[in-house]
Amino acid sequence: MTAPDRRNQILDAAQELIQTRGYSAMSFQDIALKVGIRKPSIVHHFPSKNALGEAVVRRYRETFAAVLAGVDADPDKTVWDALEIYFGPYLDFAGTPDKVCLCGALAGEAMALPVEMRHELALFFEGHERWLEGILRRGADAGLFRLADRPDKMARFLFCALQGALLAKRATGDLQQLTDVMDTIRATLRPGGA
Amino acid sequence: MTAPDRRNQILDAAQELIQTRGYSAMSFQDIALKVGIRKPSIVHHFPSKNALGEAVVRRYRETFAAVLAGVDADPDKTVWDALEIYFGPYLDFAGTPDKVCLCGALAGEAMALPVEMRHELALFFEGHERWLEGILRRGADAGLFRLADRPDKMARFLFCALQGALLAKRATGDLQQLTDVMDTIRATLRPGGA
DNA sequence: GTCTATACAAAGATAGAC
DNA sequence: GTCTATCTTTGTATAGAC
Repeated sequence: MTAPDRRNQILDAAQELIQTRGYSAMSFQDIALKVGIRKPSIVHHFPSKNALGEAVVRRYRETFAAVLAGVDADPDKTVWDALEIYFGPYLDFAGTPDKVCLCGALAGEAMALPVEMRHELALFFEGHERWLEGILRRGADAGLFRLADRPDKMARFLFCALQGALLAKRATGDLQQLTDVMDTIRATLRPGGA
Repeated sequence: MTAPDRRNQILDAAQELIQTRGYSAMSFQDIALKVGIRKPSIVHHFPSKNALGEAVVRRYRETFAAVLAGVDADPDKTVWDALEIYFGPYLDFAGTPDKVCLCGALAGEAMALPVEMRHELALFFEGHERWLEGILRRGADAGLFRLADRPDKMARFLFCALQGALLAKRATGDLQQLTDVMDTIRATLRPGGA
């Protein structure tokens, strides 16, 4: 809801570049070109590349968290609805030829990141797994999901599979890498299933 | 089985650096330091960074493929044995504080890689999924595995979950990110399961 | 096969004018 | 808030001696 001011334009450009090329391969020059300004103008908004990187991941994490909290708060949404909503961003990224989840991209180069970014990254992973765990638990209690293992472990399983699938989709160029995994997740959770 | 000659020392150093920091953040200087030589000596063995990167991924892929083919060829190995053998390298990497699968790391920065590396990457993903599919099919036919979906789709699901879990393990520092996923895979495949 | 020396480009960052 | 100009470091790569 923030206005498309310069600061957010820079964050948008940086996020897209990380999602496509990764953090190490992203430069101020690339961002400046995308936004239509010069390199030093970026430094005015973010004192260093590390500070910019941290801001990008934090914004991404918080935006995502707000959406998931909204799903939790909506009594009209079933656990199956929640699952499909959660699939949404993955499908959106997979709709492009070159994007993956910001944090999926960053996870591959974690040791090259400043500690602040690593911290944000860990919070993202843990937050998503905890949210999924809640959905799975609710679904199992209501008899809408059949779980082969504890909700927390199933949540890890599904989350890791989705992140991996998005990376596999881009690496192979095959959209089914993602949609197949989503199908299988549905089949695995369906109570009447095999 | 090749002798630890200079060429392989360079490949080893490059592979470890990619597994920890990623391709973009790896430099000839880092490799030279690890091997104990100077930068230009690397260029003598590999004419460019791209050529070195391609050689690293190809060697990794072929070495892995040979191991998996060996498992297939061994009549004493049950499908459950095969699965545990497949888990081995993931557990080895997760035993270090900073390593992930070479191709899991590269997948995050795919668009920053030369096309030859991207091609090798795709072959790696497809090869592993096809191998897993074979194991799952055999296991299902023998009544040793219970599959919630088609073998090819289940193979994708499990492979992506393992790659994602290794990335999650390093990002959070929590070894259970990987071991939980392996547990859940076993639980999901067990015929008597829930 | 390895070295010193160097070329050349691009990176992150700073100073100071406007 | 954005710019020009510049600094410093680091990157890949090349030339040529040993």
